[in-house]
Amino acid sequence: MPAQRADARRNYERILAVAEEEVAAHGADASLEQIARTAGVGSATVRRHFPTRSALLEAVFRERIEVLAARARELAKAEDVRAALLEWLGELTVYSASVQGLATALLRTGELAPEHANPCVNTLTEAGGPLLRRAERAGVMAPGATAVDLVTLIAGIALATQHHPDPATEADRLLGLAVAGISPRG
Amino acid sequence: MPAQRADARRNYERILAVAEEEVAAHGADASLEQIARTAGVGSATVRRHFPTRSALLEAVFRERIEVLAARARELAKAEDVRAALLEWLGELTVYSASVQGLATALLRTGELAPEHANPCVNTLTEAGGPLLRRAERAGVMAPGATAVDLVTLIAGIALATQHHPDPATEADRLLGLAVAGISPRG
DNA sequence: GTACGATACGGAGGACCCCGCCACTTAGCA
DNA sequence: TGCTAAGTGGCGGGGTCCTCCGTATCGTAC
Repeated sequence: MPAQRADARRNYERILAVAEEEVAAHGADASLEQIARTAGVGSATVRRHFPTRSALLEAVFRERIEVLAARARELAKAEDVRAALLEWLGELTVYSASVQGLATALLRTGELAPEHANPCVNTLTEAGGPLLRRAERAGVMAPGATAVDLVTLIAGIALATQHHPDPATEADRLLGLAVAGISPRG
Repeated sequence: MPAQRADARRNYERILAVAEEEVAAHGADASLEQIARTAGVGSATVRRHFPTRSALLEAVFRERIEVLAARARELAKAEDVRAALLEWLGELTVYSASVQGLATALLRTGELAPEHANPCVNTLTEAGGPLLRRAERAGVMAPGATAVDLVTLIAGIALATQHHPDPATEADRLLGLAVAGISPRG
């Protein structure tokens, strides 16, 4: 007894596939209408499978987020604690800055669902948590910074550099600044 | 021989005044149509005075930007170099985070005019430059960070926190992180 | 005081988008 | 094979942005 009919599932997949291309091309505010058209379904069907734009973005980036989360878990075992932390933050930054719309998706934190926030952010912070705590214990990270803080900061950097000719490089440079500290001595 | 007709100037003022309220209420993507309606002019007139959305935002925030620039010039004379720097960055952050649309305006750097960029950013960076260079010379700021970098970073933080319940506080906290450094020892 | 020309205006219309509704199709069970 | 509910898609309403063009108005020259 499938909770979902076969054709529904098929449409879901089609829409998601098209949405990936469309978002890659036009960023977070790609046209849902256009996605429906390309997928060969009615616009209502898109809305049925993805009630909000955030829901769609979230689904689109799910896999990529998983990759980053897996990377965090892997790096949590690395020998050089600080290097591992920086590596992860760097990858997160480059990813967010180069993939159109990802940063926006990361920040569209449950505006309407105050509770369980954004699953993307959740996945990321849960996976990154241990990595960060380890760094904090080792004294190579500023205390008081949560995973959410870092993800937010990085998403902000990505957003701020998205109109730059070379977003990834620029974002990474700004991250470097924030990592080293703008004015560290205090 | 006025370069501009009196009624045109009047309309300009009206539109700008309405735009200020509208942007304050709805952020950077306030409806131009709505602004025109409230101002009692045709939508074409709005577009005539402000060819692009960026142009309108720029005009809306001009005065506030001036205030921040003046503050930078003032702080450049302060005794405690580092405190002055941090004070300015903090004010810039709180401003950007609390005034709807300001951060967006700051980042909408001349997407179509590659040359003279965004006048807002220009004003800000020119005014902030001396302050930063002084800090750099005094060794209380990371070398290699330009004024544009800092403005970009701060605008990014503001964007990232704009959906937070208390944007200004949150933004300031994140700025603190970036100032102290996420992982300063290197 | 009037007539004229440049300047500025605003509404109409096209293209697009999001959204909700509702009659219709179709998959999957009996 | 037939039935039923899940699933679909198109249509209409409301909104936005943007452009074009006939018209009203300002400022001036007479």
